[in-house]
Amino acid sequence: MQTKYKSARCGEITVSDVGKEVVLAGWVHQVRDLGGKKFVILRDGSGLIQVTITKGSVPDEIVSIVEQLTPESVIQVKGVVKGDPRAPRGIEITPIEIRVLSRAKAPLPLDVSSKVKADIDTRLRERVLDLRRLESRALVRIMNSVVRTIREELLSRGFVEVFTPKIIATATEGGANLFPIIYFGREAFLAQSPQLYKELLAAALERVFEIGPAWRAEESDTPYHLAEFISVDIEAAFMDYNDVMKILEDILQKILKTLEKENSEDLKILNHTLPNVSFPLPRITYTEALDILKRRGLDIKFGDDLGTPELRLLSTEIESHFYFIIDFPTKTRPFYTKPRDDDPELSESFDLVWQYLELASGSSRIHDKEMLISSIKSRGLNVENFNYFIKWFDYGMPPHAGWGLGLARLLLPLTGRSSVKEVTLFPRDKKRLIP
RNA sequence: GCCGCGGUAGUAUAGCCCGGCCAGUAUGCGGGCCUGUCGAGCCCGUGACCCGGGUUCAAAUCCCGGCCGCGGCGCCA
Repeated sequence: MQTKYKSARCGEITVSDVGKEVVLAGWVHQVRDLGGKKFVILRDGSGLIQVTITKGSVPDEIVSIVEQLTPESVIQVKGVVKGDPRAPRGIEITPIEIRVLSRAKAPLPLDVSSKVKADIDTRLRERVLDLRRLESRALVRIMNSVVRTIREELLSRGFVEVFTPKIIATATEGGANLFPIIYFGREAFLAQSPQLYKELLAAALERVFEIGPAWRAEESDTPYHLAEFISVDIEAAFMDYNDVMKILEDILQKILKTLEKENSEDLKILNHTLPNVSFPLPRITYTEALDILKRRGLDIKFGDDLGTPELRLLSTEIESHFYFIIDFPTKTRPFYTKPRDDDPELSESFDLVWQYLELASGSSRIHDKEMLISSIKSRGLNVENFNYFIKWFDYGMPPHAGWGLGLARLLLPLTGRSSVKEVTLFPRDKKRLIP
C-alpha cells in the first residue's frame, strides 16, 4: 500500500520490480562500508532490502549522508530497483535521494542485528529494540498465526467472539489472588478469568469465545507465570467436556498445520522444529496418573495436586509430548466444575499438558442451581457473592462446557522458547512493570 | 516466600578456587585503509570490576549484609 511516506515495502519488492522507481522508508538495519562501495540494509515491517551506494555514480550528498548513518536510524530512500545476482534476493536499490527522518543515538543498548547476544533481562529492559530483532519478529508472526487460526477455527464452528468485563466486583473462583483497584471510590478487582461471564454468555449465545487479558496477583516467579497474560477462553452450551476437548485438540492440530505451511521461514529464524504430534492425544485419567507415579515411587494421595515434579515424571511415561489428564477429583477443581454422574468424587474435567506444563484447563460445568449452590458452600465460599451469577440459573441454563488456554504457554512448544516472558510483547511479572 | 547459582566496558564474556603485573577477548563506538558486502576485512584508539561494610601491607578475587538477575521449588493457570 502506498502512503505519504513510501510507495512500496522493503520485503515486498521482487525481481519483477526491476527498473521501477520506488520510495522506501524504514530502519537502518546494518551499514557495510567498503569505502567506494557502501551497503545499507534497510528494514521495515515487511522485511529487508539492500541499498547499494557506489561512490562516483550517486550524488556526493548521498555518500556523506550514508557515512554518518547510525544503526536503527529511520530513513527514507528514493531509488531504482536493480537486479544483481550479488545482492541478497537478487535485487537492490540504487538511491537517488536519502533522507534521515530520525537519527538514532549510538551505541544502542541492544544489538538489533543480533551479532552480540543479550540476556533476557536486558532484552526486556530494551524491549522495543529487542522486538525489532528478526527473531522477535518471527515470534510475533507465529503468535499472530496461532491467534488467527484459533479465531478462524472457532468462528467456523459457530462460536461468536465476545468481550467480558475486566473490572469485576468479586473473585470468580477461589484461589488466585486478585489485583484490587479503586472503582469510583468502591473496591473492585481486575478479572482473573472471564469464567463466570462466559458461562452467562453461553446461556445467551450458545457458543462463545474470548481472547483477552487476565490478571493474577500470585507470588509465582517462574518462566511460566505472568501477572498479566492472554487467555483464550471458550464456552459452549449443549456440550460436555469431551466435546470441548475435541475442539481444543482440533485447534492444536490446525495450528500445527498452519505454522508448517505459513511460518516455515519464521521457524527457521528461530531454529525450531515443530513437535511431531499424533492425534487424537492420549487421555490419562487422574487415577491412572496416580498409579503411574506410584509405580515410579512417588506416593501421591488421591486429592493431591499434580505439581511440576509429578508432571515431569509423568511425562517421561507418556509417548506424546501433548496429552490430556482427565477426571480430576472434584474438590481440587473450581466450584463450577461438574462432578461425574457415576462417581461424584471425580469430575468431568481435564488439563491439556505439554511435557510438564499445563497449557489449558477445562470442564463440563454445573448447570443445576441447587447443585451449584452446594458446590459453592462445600468450598467455603460465600454464596451471596455469586448471586449475580446464580440468579440466571433460574431462567434456562443449558448444560455447558468450556476451557481456558494460556496463549504464551501454548507458544512455548510452538516456538522453542523457554519462558512466557519471551513470547509476550511487554511482560508483567512480580518485579517488572516497565516498559 | 524458600533453596541453588550469578552480578566485570553500551552489549556478551575471561579472570575469582590459588589476593599482588597496563583487568583479557568479542561486538559496539571514534579515526584510518578498502568499489560487491551479506556476522565484510585489516590497522590505531576508546570504554568496565552492583552497592555498603569487614579481613589484609594489598581485594574483581576471601567474609558479612543489601539490591538485582537466572534456575528450581512453593503458590498458581
